[in-house]
Amino acid sequence: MTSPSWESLPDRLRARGLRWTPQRRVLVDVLSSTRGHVTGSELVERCRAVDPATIPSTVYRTLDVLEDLGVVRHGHGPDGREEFHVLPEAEHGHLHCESCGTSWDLSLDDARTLVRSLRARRGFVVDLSHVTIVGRCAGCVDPTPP
Amino acid sequence: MTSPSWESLPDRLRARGLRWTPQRRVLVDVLSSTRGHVTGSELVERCRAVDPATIPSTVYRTLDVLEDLGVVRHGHGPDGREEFHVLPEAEHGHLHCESCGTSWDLSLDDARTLVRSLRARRGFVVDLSHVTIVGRCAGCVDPTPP
DNA sequence: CATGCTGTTGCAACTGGTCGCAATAAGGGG
DNA sequence: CCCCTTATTGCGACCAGTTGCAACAGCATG
Repeated sequence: MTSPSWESLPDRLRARGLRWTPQRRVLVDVLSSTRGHVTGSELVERCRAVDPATIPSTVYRTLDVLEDLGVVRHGHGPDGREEFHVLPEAEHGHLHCESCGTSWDLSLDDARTLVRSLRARRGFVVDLSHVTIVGRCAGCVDPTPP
Repeated sequence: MTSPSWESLPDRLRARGLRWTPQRRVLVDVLSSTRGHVTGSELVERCRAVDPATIPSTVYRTLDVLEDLGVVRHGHGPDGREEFHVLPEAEHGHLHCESCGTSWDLSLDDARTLVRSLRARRGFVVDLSHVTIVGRCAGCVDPTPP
């Protein structure tokens, strides 16, 4: 259940001249029991539940470090707020209906044609996990009455 | 140069029971001389240049109203900050390189396959102007030395 | 032109997140 | 096991944007 990379994290940090601190341990504990996506402030809250002395800026800075290490990835929800994915996880983006507010995962498969055509036409490599596509879902576009 | 809808705005507001106020006139003046995209805070600044008494919340609330009227549209930049497009304008999204920070327009044509496949497979209608695709541009993926 | 309904403003407090800086502490070397 | 370098923390200020509320002011009506 736990990704094998959690145990090696302290060493991976040290190998880069970075440090393993109690504050980082708290955040990593929280992340290791997280599935799917969380917002930054949710992570701050969960860390505070473990250690009430948790400071937000420390959490955000640690998240930056963990992103460098490839442990998490961040994107932005439809309202522009930060969303974090814990890796490894199938890379995917999000589909958000601006009418009813529901969200769905957007698999690499769904986005394949976009990813391919941008690579072919512009040499641009899409970071799908950073993407939220906004629009209106089937139910909201065509509200067939019951 | 000026979109014909600007003059009719006061009446369009009144027709909905809304009001035409000095504060709204300032923002609309600013918008009418804006091309491309602007962030919310840029608009606040430009309004303040016209009327130093401008209050941010008034600007943001007016932008909401104008979005309802279809005069502007908002999306989020790669950092999650708000970006406004003044309409009418070809609907387009944005492509942002997370490595060098450059942005490009993403035309409806570029995104055609994505838009089509989401509509076909899920009935989801994409609001392209809300979308910023993040990744790495050709130059950053393959830094061919000179 | 005076009246009143209600949309709008200004303000202040608050949320999510970032930044600079002085003090602290991790952890490699002697 | 202590020392020293320097990464990291805590803190306070700040930026972008939102929200609740009392006071204000469009504008339709009479």
